[in-house]
Amino acid sequence: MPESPITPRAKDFAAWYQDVVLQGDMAEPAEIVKGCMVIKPNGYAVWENLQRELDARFKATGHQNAYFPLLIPESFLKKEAEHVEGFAPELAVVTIAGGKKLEEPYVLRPTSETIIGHFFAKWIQSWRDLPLLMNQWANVVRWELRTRMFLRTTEFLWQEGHTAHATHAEALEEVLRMLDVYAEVAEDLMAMPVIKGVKTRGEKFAGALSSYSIEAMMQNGMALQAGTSHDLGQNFGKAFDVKFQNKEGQLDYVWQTSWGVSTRLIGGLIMSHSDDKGLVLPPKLAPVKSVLVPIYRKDEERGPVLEAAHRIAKDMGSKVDDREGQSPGAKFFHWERRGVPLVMELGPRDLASNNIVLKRRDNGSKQIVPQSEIVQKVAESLDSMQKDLYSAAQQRLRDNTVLAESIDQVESILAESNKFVMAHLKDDPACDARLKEFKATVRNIPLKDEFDGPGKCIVTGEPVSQRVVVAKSY
RNA sequence: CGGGCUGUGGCGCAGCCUGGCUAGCGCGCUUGCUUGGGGUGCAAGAGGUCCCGGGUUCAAAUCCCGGCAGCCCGACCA
Repeated sequence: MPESPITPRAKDFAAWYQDVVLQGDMAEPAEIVKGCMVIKPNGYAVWENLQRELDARFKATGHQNAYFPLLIPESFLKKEAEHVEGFAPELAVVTIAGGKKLEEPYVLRPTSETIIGHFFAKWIQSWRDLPLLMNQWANVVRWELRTRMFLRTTEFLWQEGHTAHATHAEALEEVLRMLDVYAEVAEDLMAMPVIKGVKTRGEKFAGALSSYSIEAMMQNGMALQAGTSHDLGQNFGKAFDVKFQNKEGQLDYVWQTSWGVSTRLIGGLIMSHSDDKGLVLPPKLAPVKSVLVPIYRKDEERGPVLEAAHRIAKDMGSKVDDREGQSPGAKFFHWERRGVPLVMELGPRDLASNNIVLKRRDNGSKQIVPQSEIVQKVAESLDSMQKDLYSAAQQRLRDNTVLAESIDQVESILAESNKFVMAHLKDDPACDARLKEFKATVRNIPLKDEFDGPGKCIVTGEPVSQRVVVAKSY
């Protein structure tokens, strides 16, 4: 029997993941080697689904995919002062190649603003070349001091959009459009509610005018930054000399944006829904949506059961687990651990009554359905499970969001348990630093203020327009 | 880089303090029979530089010295 499970709330993700999700076989979506992640087929299948859904939305909003080099000349990084300063500590640098010390080292891309800026400068001359809307699916390398499965690994897969526009207004529109795409994918597909907002000046992307993020709450109440969208202003345009001639015939620097989500989303997905029995995957992203387990005792039952199982499964594209030598119980646990949303059981009893048993992964409910209705019932169940997962997550977010009126109150709330604490706070690095004293951060300043509007900053006492999200984060 | 801990079949661990039988257990794996509506049971089997180097000793997984690696907690961060 599986040993005493722990809950995601009780321990941190890594420990829970280790004890519950990893069971020493292919149920595990990934493993770590020297801070880098190996994504196994089970995990990668989820990534592929996310990739497909995101990519379709990027295309629908006019973006094209392209690919830029992994190795970036070190000098490129240095062109934007704030950017290099922000990334310098986490760069991996290639200094020797072909057995010789290089004249100029290469940097393994931590992100591609610089090399893309370099090419944008070559490709953009006229306002007719704008907007230039690009996306890249790639791996990036950031030498983090501490790694966590899926959430922070030395190398990770992501998607980075890079666009250039003629005006700031247009660029900002793009920044918010892509933030909406991320929020929609997170909420509708991942069943993971998020808060859209602006990062504080202290937390924004190095080299950006401002950064926007979607923040999700994990089952232990900690925050996870699930996606970012940056208004780069003309910073990179100026650093890389990306100029265009506008309709008035004058030269101007382009306004750029960049935005990205990574394999961290898989971590967020796991931490949002999974339980002590293993993974729980939302139907819309589950690589295998339903499995039919045939049950038979005697040889003469085997044939008819399997035949019926395959016939029924075929109608709805289900998988039949017809592995020999495995008991049905073992099969149930097998699929449960892998997060398959629906498992059906079909045995001699059901054959006689023309029924089939349908079980949901998230709440464990089991119902007996006439075979004639199973196709429809499966579709309905997948649909309601998707909705239920979302509302459960949303309820959790609501239940764990609280107001605070002083810095001491924020501290005492967070000392007690992980919450999203809504407080009035000035966008000032000094205020960020004050929160850091008890390991909290401003997650973002919500775009939609669902609270009481203006108030006084709990650190400086100055008037501010709205509350911000304060939380401990991964 | 600071603090704590751990290195023993594929995975998880016991043994170490107090040196001594053939290095053990659980899971997993292989083969056969059995079983099958929530992890069937039985039997046989494969699989080990006990992290590395040195020292003490008649004898080292165990004690001593020195390395190395990994994990956790902090600082950095998607």
